[in-house]
Amino acid sequence: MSREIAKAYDPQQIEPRWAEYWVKEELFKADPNAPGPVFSIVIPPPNVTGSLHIGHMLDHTEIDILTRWHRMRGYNTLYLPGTDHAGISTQRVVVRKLEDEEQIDYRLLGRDEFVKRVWQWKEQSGGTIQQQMKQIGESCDWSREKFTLSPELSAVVREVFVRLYEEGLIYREKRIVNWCPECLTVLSDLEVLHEDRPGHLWHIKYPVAGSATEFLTVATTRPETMLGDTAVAVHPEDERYQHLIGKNVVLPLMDREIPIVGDEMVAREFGTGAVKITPAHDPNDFELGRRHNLAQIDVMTDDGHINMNGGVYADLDRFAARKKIVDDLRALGLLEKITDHVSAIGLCERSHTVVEPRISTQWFCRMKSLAEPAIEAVENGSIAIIPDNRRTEYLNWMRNIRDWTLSRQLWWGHRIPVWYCHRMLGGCGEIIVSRVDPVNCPNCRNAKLEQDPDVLDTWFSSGLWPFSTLGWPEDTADYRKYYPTSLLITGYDILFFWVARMIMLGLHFTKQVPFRAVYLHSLVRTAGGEKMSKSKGTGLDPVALNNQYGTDAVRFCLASMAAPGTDIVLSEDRLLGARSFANKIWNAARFLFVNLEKFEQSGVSIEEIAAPEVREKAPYGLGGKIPIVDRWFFARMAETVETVNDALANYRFHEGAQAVYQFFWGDFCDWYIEWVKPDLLSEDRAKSLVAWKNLFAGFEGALRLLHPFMPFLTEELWHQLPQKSGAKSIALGTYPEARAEWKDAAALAEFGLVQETIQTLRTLRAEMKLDKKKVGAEFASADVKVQATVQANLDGIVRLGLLTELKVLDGKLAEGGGGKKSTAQFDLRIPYVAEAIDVGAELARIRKEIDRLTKDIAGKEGQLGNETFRSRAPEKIIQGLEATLAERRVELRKFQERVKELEKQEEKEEKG
RNA sequence: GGGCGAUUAGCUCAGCGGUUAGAGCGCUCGCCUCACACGCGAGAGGCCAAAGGUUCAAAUCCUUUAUCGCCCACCA
Repeated sequence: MSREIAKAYDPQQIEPRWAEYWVKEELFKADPNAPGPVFSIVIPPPNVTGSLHIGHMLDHTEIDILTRWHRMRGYNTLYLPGTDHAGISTQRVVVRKLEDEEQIDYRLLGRDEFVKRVWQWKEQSGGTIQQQMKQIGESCDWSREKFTLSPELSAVVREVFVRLYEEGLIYREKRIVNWCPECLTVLSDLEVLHEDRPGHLWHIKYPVAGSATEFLTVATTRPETMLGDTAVAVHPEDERYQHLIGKNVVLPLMDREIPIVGDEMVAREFGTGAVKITPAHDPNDFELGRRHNLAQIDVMTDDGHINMNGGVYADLDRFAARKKIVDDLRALGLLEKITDHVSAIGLCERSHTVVEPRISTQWFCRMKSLAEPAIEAVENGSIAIIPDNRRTEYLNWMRNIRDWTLSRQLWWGHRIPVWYCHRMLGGCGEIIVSRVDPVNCPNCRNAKLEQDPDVLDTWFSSGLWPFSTLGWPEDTADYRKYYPTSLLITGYDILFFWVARMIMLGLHFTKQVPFRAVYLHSLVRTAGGEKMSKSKGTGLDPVALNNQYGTDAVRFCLASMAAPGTDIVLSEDRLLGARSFANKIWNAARFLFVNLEKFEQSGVSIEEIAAPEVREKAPYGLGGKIPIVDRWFFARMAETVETVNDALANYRFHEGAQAVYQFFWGDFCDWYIEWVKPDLLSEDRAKSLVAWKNLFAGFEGALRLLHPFMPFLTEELWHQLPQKSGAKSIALGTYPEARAEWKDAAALAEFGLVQETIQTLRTLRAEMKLDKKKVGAEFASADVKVQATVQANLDGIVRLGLLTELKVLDGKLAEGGGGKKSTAQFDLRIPYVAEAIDVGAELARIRKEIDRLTKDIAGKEGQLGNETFRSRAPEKIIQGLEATLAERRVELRKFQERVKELEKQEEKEEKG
């Protein structure tokens, strides 16, 4: 049989094939009736109209690693994919598209037509995410794919809205909200970014009514809002202004008399101690206005211009108005001064437009009572939030939670299920909140009902995601089996937007936690440390990266850098390193297959190697004796499995990645393959058969170990293994276990000694500049066990140390020249070409070593001589230290002897 | 104004009480060894930001400081 394996690793050749295969074969379709413990995870739904960015790639890599890992360990696994309609983002995209491509103002298009256009756009580009996810081979169940704005999930949204309304948690109220004049909608507090910007404090003189000379000077950062002033406030105990309380001032430019009120809200030390009050444009002023029964004058239009209430300033853009007002005040002599002032300015998360605080009637959700159980669940550990500092962040935010602005003045989203029976339409004023569209008013039978024009915040439907996608409120099989979900993995940037709300809504409606744990991963940043952003052009396109380096390499790279708690700065170096690793795996496989063909050509049936039980019985022995290298290798496998399992169980992806990297490259390629090479083609058939069996069992295990990290490559190679032909997927195989019979401390120590011997020889060779020349060498040790181990592995040591022969001596090396090296356990000498040694360089090197050792020994002696240390430190530490000290002393002695020898040699050379 | 994180080899980062502080890349030297030059072998390179403290023992815990970054916050 012949296996096809290309000379160079080319991910493009293999990835698309398996990506398609996995989807077509529905390999990852979940079955609620299947056995095994449950591992379920829902995707953080990406925005439907977008494309994957590198942050998603990280998200999905971590999710997929854990999903594949659990699946291979026998879990009943569900990874549920889907997308979010992303109200404001998507609407913005389509609005812009209409402007750019068709020069149409969406408002002129009308609601129905616009929404139709968005759906069209969604159909057209909405498949991008799914396409990309399939392309990068995520092991999700496509038959369960969901969309937040589908009829199915929209019904859940209505159900939840109506229930919350009926419970009195949703209400409609007029208050100060964050308004984005660019997106033309209200925003929740979370959607407003704060940025410190240098600005000014304008000091404006308001003439006191009835006095020609007296002024009350106010200080403001937003002079244009004075058009809507309805009072000036001072602190009631402020001696400077006490006498003015109850009087009026004349509002400049508007010539309106407004009262001076006393209110404790005013901070006497800030500004002038007198505050202009604009109840329609500032939250504090709004509150104060209510206390003092002040009128609310909104002076702004939706798109940030001054409205009719602004008199002559009407129609001016808000910033133009500011400038003109300041100029006019200056002209009137009412501008006392301008001082510099840095203020935190609110910006729209989406458009980065300056947000306008503005009075408006909106739907809100009361959060306090929802937050309480959500705090409790995290405090008592029902939901684990990892890393720990995010847990604290969550709790702090939850404890200070404020009501959630639910309504949005958008057209793309879940329309609020509220109808008004307007009096002006002959109705009774009834408000109808309903799961189904009402045909007429239940109160007065009026059929001319008007539905609330607004839609819900996108995060409202996202907040239901873990249970809405599983069929709630129906008691479906999926819901019963997979809810609560096992885990949520997402970026910490949406902890409040999404995670917190899922916890609150989940607990409220399902009476269960939506997930048992939340792992918040780092963000991928640009080289400059900034958050990547597509609009700034600093984003990385994962698809381009995957094409360039291979999906497996990108996945591996991300995983290897994903240490909890710190952000990731992706570098080309690391990506190249990961690609090299993939190439290394590929070539290790090539080695196996190419040589296996040679083996087959020698007339041997590979049935034995291919037998399915090979894996279970490895490592095989020869005449009942397992070769040391195989014992060692499988012991390393067991160690690696334990490290990886432990790492993944604790979301330490980088540790898992590092462990498999080291195991495959260092242990498997550098040592194991190199060591068994001659055995594979040995004339001794029994010997070669054992070597082949162990090699294939080892490689097959390594592939399964690697599979969650690098699914494509491992799938491809696994199918080419002789013992695996015909099987469906490595992904459905089992994950390697750290089998008890593999653990072998003696083998680790023995082969470790062999490795150290070879490495010492190689170092010596390099120092002697022997290049490729084969030479004889001597090995000496006082320990008979050490001697025996080296003797038993002589062939390998001679081969990998590029020797002609190695003499194993009891005790010390014989007198004589040449290059020498010692460790605590043994001495090595290469007698050949003694003159090639750079005596000076070696002396310098050794003196440095002696220096270091002397200090080290002194330190240890000091510590061991310390009575407090001896009485307090654990026994293990003391014994370890003593053993190390003994070793160091031996090393030091050997170095000192060597120095004497070299000094003699140096003298001789100088004389000669 | 609060809170959090970072500061470790030339670069990017691990390690977070215990025995000569690690990796990848880069660098130096030697190798195209019949799987791989996306490679093999050998090396150089670090008073773990600074100062105090706790401890038998500190890169690791505590305090303060400095620099950088992030999040939260209705003082006009």
